[in-house]
Amino acid sequence: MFSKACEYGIRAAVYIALQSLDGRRVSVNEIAEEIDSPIAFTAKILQQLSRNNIIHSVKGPTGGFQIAREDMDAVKLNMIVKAIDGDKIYVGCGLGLKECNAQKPCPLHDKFVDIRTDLSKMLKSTSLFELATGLEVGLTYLKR
Amino acid sequence: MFSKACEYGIRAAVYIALQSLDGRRVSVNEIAEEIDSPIAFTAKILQQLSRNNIIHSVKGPTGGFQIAREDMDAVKLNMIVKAIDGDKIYVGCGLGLKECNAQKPCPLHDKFVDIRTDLSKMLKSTSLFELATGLEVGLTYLKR
DNA sequence: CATTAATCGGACAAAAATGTCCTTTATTTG
DNA sequence: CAAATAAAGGACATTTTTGTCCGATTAATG
Ligand code: FES
Ligand code: FES
Repeated sequence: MFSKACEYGIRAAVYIALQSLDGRRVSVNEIAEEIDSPIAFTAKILQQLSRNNIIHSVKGPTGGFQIAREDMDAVKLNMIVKAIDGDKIYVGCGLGLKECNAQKPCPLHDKFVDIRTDLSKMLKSTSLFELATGLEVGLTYLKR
Repeated sequence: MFSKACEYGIRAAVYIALQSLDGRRVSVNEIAEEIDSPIAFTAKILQQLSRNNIIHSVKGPTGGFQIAREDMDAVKLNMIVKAIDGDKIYVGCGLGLKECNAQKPCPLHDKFVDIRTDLSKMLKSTSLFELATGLEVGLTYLKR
């Protein structure tokens, strides 16, 4: 569904949001530890998110990553997915034709578009804040 | 969503079904031509489908691939996906945790499971015959 | 101002997915 | 039986994704 990079990216963003709720700024090392991901690879992904203004980074001692409270509401999952995986899950054909096209649809088009539309709606409507709150009360987990 | 191999596998199976409706047995070369896929790679995928009894292969002159009319109803998409991509789309966690687990869910679990369940139902209920008939009447396409 | 701690960015490495080539095996046909 | 045809299967090549390493840059602190 999502690439590994995107999975790490979402988990990382949720963790940063959670910590930012407590006013804590977090380092790559801490993030990788807490979401159980490869450190250097995670750093690369965080750079992408930072360049796309999805998270905020601060260099130097006491530096790290954080997300402003308002941004946790504004940042929806689809923004993270788009920043990392591009728009292939939104425009791609389920059976691999060049692009999805209702004029010359593949045999699975109608059924595939239904699913994809649901997925897209879900991603567009789910905010980082929403995901972080489940974590906060111990209902959900970012690693096992 | 699906791997390239799986996409080719589904397109190939639909094409074989379509031709089998006319009593024609088709070669790898013809299949690859008609679904616009790499020949040798497609051959590998057809072997997998054949070993999983999803399509039937015949060696030698006049040989090729075919699917019995009954099997076109019996073979659902989920069987092809499972044969090629395994069950990761059925048991995997959307955020990449080891496996999806409602006891210790990731923050996206509930929403992800909804989508995945719809996808799973769709794949389990869609037969090869159904996909082939759309092609037959010129409503859908396997290449562009 | 020197040290230190942190991200940034580029080059590289490893693994997995995708794709190719060639030999073997089975089967039909002359 | 010999020749030709088509799938089967193994080895190899390429590309993409995933992951690592290290020097450069930025900023805080004594
Ligand atoms: S054309 Fe294949 S999903 Fe739309
Ligand atoms: S635990 Fe992540 S999707 Fe179920």
